[in-house]
Amino acid sequence: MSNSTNNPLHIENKPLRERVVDVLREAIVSGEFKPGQPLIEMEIAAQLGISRAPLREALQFLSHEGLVEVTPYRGTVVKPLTRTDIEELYSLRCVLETFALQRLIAQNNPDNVIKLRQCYEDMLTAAQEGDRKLVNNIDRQFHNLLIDSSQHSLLSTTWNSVSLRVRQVMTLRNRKNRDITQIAYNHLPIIEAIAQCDELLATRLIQEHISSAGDLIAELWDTAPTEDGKA
Amino acid sequence: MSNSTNNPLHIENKPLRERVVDVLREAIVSGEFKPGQPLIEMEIAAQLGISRAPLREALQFLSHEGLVEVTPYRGTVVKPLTRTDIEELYSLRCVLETFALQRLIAQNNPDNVIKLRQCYEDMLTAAQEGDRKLVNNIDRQFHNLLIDSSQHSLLSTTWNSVSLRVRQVMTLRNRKNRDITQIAYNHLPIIEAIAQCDELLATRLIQEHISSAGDLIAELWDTAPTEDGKA
DNA sequence: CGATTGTCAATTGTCGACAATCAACAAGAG
DNA sequence: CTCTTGTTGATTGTCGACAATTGACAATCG
Repeated sequence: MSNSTNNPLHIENKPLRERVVDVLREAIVSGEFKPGQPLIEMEIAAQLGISRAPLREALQFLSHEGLVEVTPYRGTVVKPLTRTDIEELYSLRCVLETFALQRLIAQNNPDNVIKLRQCYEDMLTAAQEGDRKLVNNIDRQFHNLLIDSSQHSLLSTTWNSVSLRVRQVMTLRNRKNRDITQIAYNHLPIIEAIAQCDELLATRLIQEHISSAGDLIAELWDTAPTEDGKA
Repeated sequence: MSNSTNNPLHIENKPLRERVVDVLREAIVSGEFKPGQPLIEMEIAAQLGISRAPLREALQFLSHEGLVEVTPYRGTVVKPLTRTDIEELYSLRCVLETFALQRLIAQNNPDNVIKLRQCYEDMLTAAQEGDRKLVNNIDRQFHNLLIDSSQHSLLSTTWNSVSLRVRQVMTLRNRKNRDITQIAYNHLPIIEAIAQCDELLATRLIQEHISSAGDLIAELWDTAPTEDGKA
């Protein structure tokens, strides 16, 4: 998750396809492109002012992140999100985070706990200020930190695909009525369990933390897929 | 992995890029293309008698399966395999299979056990006939069956990337001196544990099964990366 | 009227040519 | 001699044009 360089006067020279990936990915996870929506190559290429070649390469890329679905000769659509998808997403997420947690605890590195605590403080502050969007961002940071700290690049890669779609789900179903302060509070016991190297407790907590969130979303998915209902 | 259709007189009409993916993937996991080897687009395109466009799309695809590494403006290489990579590969594999096993047992579907048993019988027969290659194939089938039976398409997708690279590792390091009959035998206790819905035993067994294999390979990796030593 | 077959427009797939980029090497200044 | 600064050749990135495929609809036949 620590991308790019820290040098401020370094100009990026990514190939077009990568910038296209970034743009489209953002459009999808932010809900601007809705699940099921067809992505017509000529249309999008024209919109972006580029040719179809780099766009197609970008679509290949996104299809492997699970964000779009490419059907030969038929076209590309933003991958539909069924209830089963969400259940699978959250259950796999749970497995991956549990694994990360176990490695984290095995490391027993105090720096990890410090960083997590800092993350928690930031989240709490944002929650108390009522900044829902910021809380969500920091929540993502928290879980990314968990994964990255586990020092497992293959896990990080795998996590990336999963978390992107989780983010998509959360955006489409942003329940504005939840108590964000409570959300922040929920993270503290996990950190404490890590600090005390209590693996059993930590894994139990994280599994509850994630499963409950997943179940909550999955339960209601088919009844009211999007917040505003527009396709 | 039950792909394609069962209709015998159905002719496939995959786009070129997909056939290219199949060819290159096979070349990589079979060890024909060695880790670190550069894949020069013009060269390969000419070799396959196609243009670069579908080849490039295929390379994008493979890069997400973790089989090649694309560096912008620098080119594509078969992804190098370090010892750390192998450790990560096997540790994640372990996590994924454990998860599959838990779901499998939760299902408690006798069909699964029947299929696994059949797989075991085939493996044993092949082992007794000394057909090492067939044993390896059936071993792969066994683990794929484990994953597929768990009814979790996201897990299957994730597994696919991991198992491909595992296969690559095993090909590059095919220890001809192991007792293949013993390899077959090792699978039986796992099946029995599943049949008896003993989750704890089953997970312990599969974790031993995989970790030991992984450690064995990782330990010696840097000292003698390939079987014949040629780059 | 129902089923089959032909046609067409929309879209994706593939290609060859040209532009942009990079690493390595050569040339020159200090 | 060493460091910097062109130059160059190989390779990847991008483009516009053309070919192939699909699904839907129209035409035809029984």
